[in-house]
Amino acid sequence: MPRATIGDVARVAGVSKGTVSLAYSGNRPVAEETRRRIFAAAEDLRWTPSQSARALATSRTGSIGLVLNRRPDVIATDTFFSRFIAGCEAVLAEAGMGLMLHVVGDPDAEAAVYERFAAGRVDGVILLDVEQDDTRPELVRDLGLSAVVLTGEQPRTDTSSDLPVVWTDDASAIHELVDLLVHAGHERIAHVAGPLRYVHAATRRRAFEAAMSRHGLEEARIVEGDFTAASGRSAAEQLLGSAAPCPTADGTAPITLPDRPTAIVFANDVMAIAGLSYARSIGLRVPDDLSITGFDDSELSAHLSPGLTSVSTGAEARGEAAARTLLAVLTGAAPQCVEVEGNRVVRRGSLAPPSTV
Amino acid sequence: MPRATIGDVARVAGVSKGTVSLAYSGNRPVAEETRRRIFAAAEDLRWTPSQSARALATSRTGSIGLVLNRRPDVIATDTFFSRFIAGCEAVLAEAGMGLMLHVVGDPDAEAAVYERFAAGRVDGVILLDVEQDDTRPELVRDLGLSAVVLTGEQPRTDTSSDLPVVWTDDASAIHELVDLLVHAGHERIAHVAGPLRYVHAATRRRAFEAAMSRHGLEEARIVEGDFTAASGRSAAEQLLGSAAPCPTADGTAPITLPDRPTAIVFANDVMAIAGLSYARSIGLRVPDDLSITGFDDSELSAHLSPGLTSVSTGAEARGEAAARTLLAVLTGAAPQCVEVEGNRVVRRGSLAPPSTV
DNA sequence: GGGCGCTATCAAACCGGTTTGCGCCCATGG
DNA sequence: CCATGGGCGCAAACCGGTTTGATAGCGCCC
Repeated sequence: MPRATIGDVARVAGVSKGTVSLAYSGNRPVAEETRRRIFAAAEDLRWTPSQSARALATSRTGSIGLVLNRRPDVIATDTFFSRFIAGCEAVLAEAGMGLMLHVVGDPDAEAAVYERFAAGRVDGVILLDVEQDDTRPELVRDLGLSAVVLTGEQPRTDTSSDLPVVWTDDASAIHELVDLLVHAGHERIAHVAGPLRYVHAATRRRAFEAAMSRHGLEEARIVEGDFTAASGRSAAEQLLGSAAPCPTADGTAPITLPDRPTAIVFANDVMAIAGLSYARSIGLRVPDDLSITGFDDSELSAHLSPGLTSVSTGAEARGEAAARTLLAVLTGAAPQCVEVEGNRVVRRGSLAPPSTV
Repeated sequence: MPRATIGDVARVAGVSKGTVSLAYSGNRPVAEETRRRIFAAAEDLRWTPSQSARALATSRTGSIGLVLNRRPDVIATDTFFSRFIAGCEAVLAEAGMGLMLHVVGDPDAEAAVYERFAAGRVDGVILLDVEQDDTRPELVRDLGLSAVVLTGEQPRTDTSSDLPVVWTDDASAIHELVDLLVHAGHERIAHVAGPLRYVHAATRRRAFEAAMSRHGLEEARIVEGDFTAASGRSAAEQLLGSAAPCPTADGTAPITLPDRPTAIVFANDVMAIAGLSYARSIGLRVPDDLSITGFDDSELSAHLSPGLTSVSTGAEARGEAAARTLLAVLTGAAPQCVEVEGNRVVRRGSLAPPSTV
């Protein structure tokens, strides 16, 4: 038996289609007695309005779109996305909206997805991983899609794009990490950044350099990673050398190379964990010989030994804020920039004063 | 300027709406010359058919639904989901379909999502994490949704549900792991399972017991975890005791308790990594004093030291297979059960013969 | 009692596609 | 020369809702 339609409900309740619609939307008053009859009929027939029909009539699809343009294994290991999506979902579900997700492999594919989104599939989109000279804001504007952008710094007011922005202050978190390290006595601190084409990665990198020079430490060593464990490990290899001059088989500390960093600030937890593991494998003790920090504060980081010092980014909160902002725009509110105060440094055992050799 | 409609295209091309539609669908032949005019007009107007209108007319929404009923932090750390979704997406995108994702917190919320799915939002759904006496197959059938189920064992033919199933042979992978451990000389092997309400977790647990008894090792110790790092750590605590009787500060091996397991088979990588970390923190050497295996083979596992022995589950392949099967059902094919041969044991340094004390 | 305003409802148009019965036109064959 | 048939395209119905101008019914007041 096919699904009941609004016509069936109207017939059973003895009213017209229009009245049923009004009873549900409340756009015009309906007599209490009539409303009861309609609801009863709808319940009897197990009727729920068809989203397809409603979408056509209202030209609102009732869902928003999200495109993830990263390699699947990065999405899988980086814990940001899942938590961000969960945050979005919590808000969207409350509003009766759906989330349409696409995972793509390259920018062209991503553009194609927005084209399809604009053809009556979603009402708006959330833009993640903004790059330098990103063409997507322009694209979605041309397509008539509402959008909200996620960034890691306060948007400049002179920016050409007038899209609403949800941002966190990533730079401060980096400053805090560097401060912690410097106060603990570190001087040779290295940074393993994310792909620098991402604005947020570049922001953190700049923040790292600024923090270092603020402490009079100019010789900041920076390696660009790509958020994978593999790149975290190879970055560590570059920074630490391929083997300790003197393995710790006998329990003594390895000789400290003059230019070997005593601390590394990684751009995410996965790279940090892989880097930590590598450091140990060449005989370095963490944190005695090398302090390590991550970024994202994945659930795993708290349960390592030593625990990984990281930055809790409030991914859920950012997802919620992004969804909320987008919903507001969809209901006609003016675009706004909202800050999410989600970043919080979590200090754990992986950060300690350097051992004095 | 609002989006062009099929009527605009028809007018510009000098034909009727119907002919435009036919030219695109190919459901009836259209003269070559006419077709060219239509396509040219469509291109001029940058017209793309509205999915909303098409959905109403064809009663096909062009998207499928996926509900994740797990805690956000578990989804975030467990790498299965992202890779599974990426696999789905690859197939769906090719077919011009979308994926509607929902993350929910409890079974009631999940049921509500399926109700909404059935109201013209998706054409079919993929069911993950099947539980004992799961009510979802029945629910989606009642709602008239097409569905495909993902499992970790061959479906019994006497099962009441006639839904198509995409399955992998998880039990064999567990048998292989246990075989590896036994051949390496282990006898006291423990298992940290996933939540046993999940059919796949129960399957693996049974497989573990069967493998042990096949080797004449009856005293299988099993702890139930919940896939989080926290539970992996506390499971390790239960199995290994809270501290090594003799710390390795002087480099000697800790005294082996008579009943301490020499190997632990974890149900996923995150728990394994947390467990490994705990073991080390109480002075046990991995793999010398304790061998450890995981499940899922996350990208991180390959880049630890020692590398984590795990089971590569072919999550992408399973996603692809699930999407493909669902698409087939949607186009009218008979429900089928397909096996995905994705499980492959990846041996790394965390598995070795027990040290003879 | 007639005019007025208000409320509750109806009927019809509309959203933008798909589907199908029908008719036109031209070529072909008897 | 006329009947037949096939290739093309048109017009209209339809999908299941929403929206709105019109109307019926009612009470109220002057």
